[in-house]
Amino acid sequence: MQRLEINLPGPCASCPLRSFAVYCDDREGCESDIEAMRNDRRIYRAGKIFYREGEASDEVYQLFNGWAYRFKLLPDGRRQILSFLLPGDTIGFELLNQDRLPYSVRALTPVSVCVFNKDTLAGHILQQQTLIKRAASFWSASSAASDQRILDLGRRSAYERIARFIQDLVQRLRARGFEHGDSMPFAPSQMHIADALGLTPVHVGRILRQMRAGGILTLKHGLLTIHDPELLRQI
Amino acid sequence: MQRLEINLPGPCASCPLRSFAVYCDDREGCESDIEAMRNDRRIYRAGKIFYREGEASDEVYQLFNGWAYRFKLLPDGRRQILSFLLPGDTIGFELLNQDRLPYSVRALTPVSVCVFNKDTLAGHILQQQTLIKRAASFWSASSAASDQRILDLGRRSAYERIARFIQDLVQRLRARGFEHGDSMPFAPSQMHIADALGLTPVHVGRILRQMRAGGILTLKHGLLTIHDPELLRQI
DNA sequence: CGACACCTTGATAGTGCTCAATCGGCGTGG
DNA sequence: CCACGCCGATTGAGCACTATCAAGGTGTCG
Repeated sequence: MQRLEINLPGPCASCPLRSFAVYCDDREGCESDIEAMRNDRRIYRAGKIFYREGEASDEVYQLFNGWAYRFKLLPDGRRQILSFLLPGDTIGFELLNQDRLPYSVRALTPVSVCVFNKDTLAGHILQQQTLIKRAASFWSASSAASDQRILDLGRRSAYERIARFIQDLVQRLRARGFEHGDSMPFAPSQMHIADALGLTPVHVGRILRQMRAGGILTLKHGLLTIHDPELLRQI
Repeated sequence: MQRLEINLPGPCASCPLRSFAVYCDDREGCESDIEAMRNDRRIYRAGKIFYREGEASDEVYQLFNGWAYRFKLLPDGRRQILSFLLPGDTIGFELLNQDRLPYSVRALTPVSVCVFNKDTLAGHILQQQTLIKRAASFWSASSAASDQRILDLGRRSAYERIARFIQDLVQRLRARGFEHGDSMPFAPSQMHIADALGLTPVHVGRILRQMRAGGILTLKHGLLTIHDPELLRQI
């Protein structure tokens, strides 16, 4: 059987595309790993639903390209986006211990993903102390991110939330090398930002206009440009 | 060395006090385990700070008696309570993989806790598949709880939040056998509820009055009484 | 009895929502 | 190549939910 490895949050320094899943016969060269991984790669269009809250699935994914998001729906249609997933992020990792996911996942843009069988992956991870520890770090990190979002939603103004939200994504995008100058691709629409931060799209639009007017940042046509990182940090 | 075990969320059916940490030489009788555990028990007054966000600690606790809460503070004094901890809950479990905790923990009432050394505990857990799996379930569960809270804060009204908040605690209190008739002890003040749900104490008070007027529940002097569980569930 | 913490109530203000109309970009199909 | 339709962004007016400020009440504990 092939060696199969999944990168929880720690980046794989030797990979050209950092922090990616690798699916390989040997540990040595990450490039060949990525090549091998291609066997299990799939491409989906924007809007593809990976999981529906409460439904069972055997597959765990890792995002190779594009954006996705985890979300929950209320019976009356209200939506809360829990987090955005970027290339390198694992999708549905909780399936390793449970049959059902407590959230849904959807592609925000066209995406390509690597697919893993959850049982194979679980068996593999449980056999290696290193992987177990990385899994534990992964849990801690995602838990910490959720708690951070709780703080944002509970105790910060709309203005502060948006500033922090953008900063957070900027950091993650930068870590993946998506930054060109002071600009980077930014897929979420105002509606998505609103659903992530507990606001309405209209209000998000107004605040974004404020920030643009204040010379802080510009967000247009899927491109985010930071004009004044210092001002943004101060909020 | 003694056998040392910590119950992640699953209750230990044979224990008189369910879902408690056990610290024992043998697996058989849970009662003697609890007796043995007493060696490592400590009592603290309300307000005791177990962790301060960002500070290191070697100790992991499990709550034996009383209430505690996890929270975060903003520089300007705003506070967000992340979750409440009840008897049987583990405090600071993330310390098994990291040196610092991303939140603070404080006792809400007088409490008694069992103390574990994080390294001893980590070594012990990593050696047993069963414990690893239970730890994984624990992460998933707490992550799911955080996501649920994000949904509440982002997309539900104050009225809905409070109803859900109380229902959640009722369920947990009931699972631990704290229910007497339709009443149970309820330590959080309106201020704590407010800080947990991103509201002000004044507004929490008004909504609680509404609920009392509607014949749904009464919350007074640390005692919660549910008059109409069905109405509460419908919200 | 006083101090203190917590709850209650009232009046007022503000943040963010709702509703509605307009505009622009982009993909589709004729 | 242009018309159409759709989705997302923008703007305005008005309102609702929740916050803020302030005062008074009640219980508990030393």
